[in-house]
Amino acid sequence: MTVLKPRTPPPADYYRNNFQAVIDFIQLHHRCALSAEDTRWIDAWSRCDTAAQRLLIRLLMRKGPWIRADKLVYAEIPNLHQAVNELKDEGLISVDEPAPADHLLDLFTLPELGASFPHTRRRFRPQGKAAWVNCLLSNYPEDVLRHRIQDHLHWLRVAGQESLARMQLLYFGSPSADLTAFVLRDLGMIRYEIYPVEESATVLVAPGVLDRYRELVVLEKWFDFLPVIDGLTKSLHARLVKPVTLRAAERRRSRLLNTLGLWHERREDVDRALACYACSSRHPARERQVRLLTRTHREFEAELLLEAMAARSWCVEEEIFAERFSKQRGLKQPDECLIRERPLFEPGPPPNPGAIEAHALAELETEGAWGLHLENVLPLMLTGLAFWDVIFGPAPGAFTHPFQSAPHDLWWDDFAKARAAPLQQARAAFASHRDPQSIIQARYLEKYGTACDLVNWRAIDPDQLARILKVMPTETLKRLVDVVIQAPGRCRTGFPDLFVAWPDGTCEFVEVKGPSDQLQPQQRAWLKRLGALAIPASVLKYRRRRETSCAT
DNA sequence: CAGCCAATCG
DNA sequence: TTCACACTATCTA
DNA sequence: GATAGTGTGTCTCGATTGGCTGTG
Ligand SMILES: [Mn+2]
Ligand SMILES: [Mn+2]
Repeated sequence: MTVLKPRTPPPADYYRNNFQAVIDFIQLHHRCALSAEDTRWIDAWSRCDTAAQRLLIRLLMRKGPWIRADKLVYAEIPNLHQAVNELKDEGLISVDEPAPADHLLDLFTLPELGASFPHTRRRFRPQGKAAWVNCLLSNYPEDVLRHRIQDHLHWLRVAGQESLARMQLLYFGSPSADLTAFVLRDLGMIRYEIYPVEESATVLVAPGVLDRYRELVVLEKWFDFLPVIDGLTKSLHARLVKPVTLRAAERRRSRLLNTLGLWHERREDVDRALACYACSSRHPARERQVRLLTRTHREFEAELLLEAMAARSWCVEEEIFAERFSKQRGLKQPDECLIRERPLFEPGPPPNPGAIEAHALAELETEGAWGLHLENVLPLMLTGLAFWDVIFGPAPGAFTHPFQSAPHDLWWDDFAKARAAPLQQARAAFASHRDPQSIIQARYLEKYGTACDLVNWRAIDPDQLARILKVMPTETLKRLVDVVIQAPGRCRTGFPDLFVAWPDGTCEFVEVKGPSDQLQPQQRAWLKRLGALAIPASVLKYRRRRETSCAT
């Protein structure tokens, strides 16, 4: 594997080879997902010689698509002109292709504009770049402007940005990952776990799925224009109604449907909102439907949905909502755990995030406790370290490329089912281990820094972890990680703010609430879960008080 | 000239 | 970039 | 207390550069 140093040139073919590896992988596993245009593009790439390929990948890594021809400075390309011509002959770039004039004008610097358009400068004296572009656009027809621009600079357009985006989506399985993953790994900025990549893995199956996924990624941008483009909701809805088989794409589709539904709600268009939510497979679609149906006196339909939510919930928020909404509405709902109240005297902590938790911690510390404000970080890290080998162990479709910080299905509901046997074994082993703290401790030191979605290394340092493990009862540790590993996606959020250890050897988890804050559904779910596990958990609620006396 | 931001690179 | 969490405003019981 | 709407921090990999903008 290549080792890179920051600011020192990589091997001449480094970027090219990275890209070639992606292409090779896709041709091996995803040939049928590619469009005819993708295939043509890859064929053209393959026909180019190394120097041209080096240039093309450099251009593709830039933002583009319009690039100044005089801004190509690449040491690894010996004959730039030859490379440009070769790419041009293959149709992989174009030179001076008619482009929107405003994009081309953006390629000029301010002084260059003054020098290139002296007449405009003298006559209109435009101030600032935006004024310059406006001024030129309103005084010249676009093709005239383009000819004038061409007298002063030449520009390239890279073809294949869309194909590259599609290939990256196929390779990484997520729209945010790109070729910089190679660079970050080779620089040592991110250390990835070593795991076997499934050879026959197919992330995307049907040929149309990739196109659909890409469409959904691109579609998101249009939501910004909802207030200004008339009839946009209709075309967005039309592109969102049909479900997708690929889970990541389906998740995205449903998220967009929920956004669109909310937009309709705010415009009081209940029917359209309901139509959006009905197509969505993601929270809070069913909650919104229940609320809207109830509000419009369709209690029967609402009741059906509530039953479905209670029977097969999508997430814990749904569980809690179904539970609390069904009961006598308007009445005070039962609490999940002990709630302690404390006075908060003026002026109190500042409204900064984390201030109220720090205040609570300070109070508890004066009473002899030791604690940390860690929230979800703690149970997730403990679980990640306790079951590291299962998490990075084989499972169908879990690992498809070497840049993963978790199996693809870590947060999906069938995580446990997909690796049932090894998980059962690991759970039994951990549950019966005489000294499970030592496993966690050793794993922390062994894997420190290795990318893992469950483990935020910076949040807990070795000394803090050692102290946590020392004061946390073994049974608490065992029960905690056992419940998380069986459904990581349902345990990801809502864990109480504080881990608190008392001198008598007991410990508890404390959710701190300021005067204007209340429990969220996920937090209720965790408190309930902790209660069921007989792990001490409570809410510490601060109430504002005027008096300067009276401490409980 | 300071401050900021987007682009670029390894 | 999303997401998780908190804060604020307004209403009701 | 319930509900809705809004804000913020935290991830982003970090450093360098060139260019724009506003202030003096
Ligand atoms: Mn919190
Ligand atoms: Mn809290």
